[in-house]
Amino acid sequence: MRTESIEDYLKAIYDIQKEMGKVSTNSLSEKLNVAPASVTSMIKKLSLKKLLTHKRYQGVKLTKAGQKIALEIIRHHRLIELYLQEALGVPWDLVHNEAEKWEHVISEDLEERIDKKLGYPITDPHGSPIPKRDGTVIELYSIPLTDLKPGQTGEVAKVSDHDPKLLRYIGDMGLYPKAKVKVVSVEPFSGPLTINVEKKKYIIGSEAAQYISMTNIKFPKSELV
Amino acid sequence: MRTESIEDYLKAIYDIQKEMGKVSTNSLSEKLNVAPASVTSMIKKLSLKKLLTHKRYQGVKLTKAGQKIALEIIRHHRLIELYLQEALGVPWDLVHNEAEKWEHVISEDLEERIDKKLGYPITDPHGSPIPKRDGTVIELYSIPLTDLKPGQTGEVAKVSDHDPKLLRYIGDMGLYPKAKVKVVSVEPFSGPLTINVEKKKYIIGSEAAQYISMTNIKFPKSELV
DNA sequence: ATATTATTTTAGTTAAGACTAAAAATTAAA
DNA sequence: TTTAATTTTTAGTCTTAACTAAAATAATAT
Repeated sequence: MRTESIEDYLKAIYDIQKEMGKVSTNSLSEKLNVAPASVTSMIKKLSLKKLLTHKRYQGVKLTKAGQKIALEIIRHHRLIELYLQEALGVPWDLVHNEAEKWEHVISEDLEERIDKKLGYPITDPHGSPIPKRDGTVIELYSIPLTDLKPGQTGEVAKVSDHDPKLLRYIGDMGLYPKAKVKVVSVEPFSGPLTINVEKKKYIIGSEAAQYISMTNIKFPKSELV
Repeated sequence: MRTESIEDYLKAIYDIQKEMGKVSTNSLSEKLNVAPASVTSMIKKLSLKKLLTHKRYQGVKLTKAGQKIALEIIRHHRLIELYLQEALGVPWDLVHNEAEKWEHVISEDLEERIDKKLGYPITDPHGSPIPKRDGTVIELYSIPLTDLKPGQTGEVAKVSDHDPKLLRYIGDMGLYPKAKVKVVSVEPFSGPLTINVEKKKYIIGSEAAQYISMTNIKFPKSELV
């Protein structure tokens, strides 16, 4: 059987794999808010089902079958997020939590209808790619806002959706995907950044800036030394 | 806690109460597809939670608190059914199964948005009333199609949504809520009915006709003896 | 009024999936 | 290379919500 719990584990594994490469028992425990011992027993079960492989103390890796399920759930999640925003006007800091529940219960038929309604979109409201039905994921190249140097410009590629409060803060500055940003100055020792978002000036802490990924980075000619 | 299982029991109890008056252990067992013994233990639990009262061999009755939850879930269910049909074009024989899963996970906020989007509707695609947020239910008076006499006319009030196949059959004849129907003839001994649906002639078995509720019954003057 | 039948409840299991506490394995530090 | 710290696993419980088989209660029929 494919329980909600199993789907959550597979999704978490996929996410961590993408973010940090190695997927340890502890990282899963933290991400899923369950005790490490619980993770161990679930890993054992998923391994039996051939949804992942596991080497003690070296972490876990999804099999083809495991990845297929993970991507299906992530696809659901992101399509639903976008649909909630577009069709029902749910604010972007709330779509994540709603989608967390819906992703497990939506039928493939409905998924297809939503996908069509949205015109087969390629990213969700936070800029993350929506996997295709066949498992293709187009991950765009991007770097954290904190890596930009003063004078550089770029546009927001995606933002982390892990914390609604952070999203609201980010949204208030207009830092949505595709927003044009220019870094004016950066304080040393992980200090705040002064930035222009679509010409408007803001100051943002590096803590938050870390969660904003930028693409299309440029050094305006006029500022080249 | 308010688990999905508990919500399903409360909803089932409400439905049976409406349909048959008395809610026995066995009727619940059948409706929910679980063993009678399982029902007994759940009844015990719900009774402890003061969501229902129970007298041995006399059945079960929802308390105010229990009914409130039941109506909330039924409201979710019917709003979702209608939304799926209107906004996403899901055929009416499929909306029920989809809604069965969604009704448990939708937030009150989203419920409100959907309700608003639909213009605060009062019935679902099968003609069943959508309970208000405050627990009001406007149950319209209606009688089974099988109770009509030849010559009588009426309009479809609601149809049972328990079986997708039945719904497809009913839908193919155009027997949607509000459809105008005239009974031409009725064969004795629970035989088939010959009816006109919006001027088109059909023959329908009494088995199926039973599940169609009619309202606004009339005996056209011309046919009065 | 008693026997039969139908309904409901007890008693005891099972499967998921979580938990804690303690043990074991690995990695890092002295 | 021992010791210490970290990470992971075992072992044993708990809760939820199912199950079967058997017992008990109530309703019906003879």
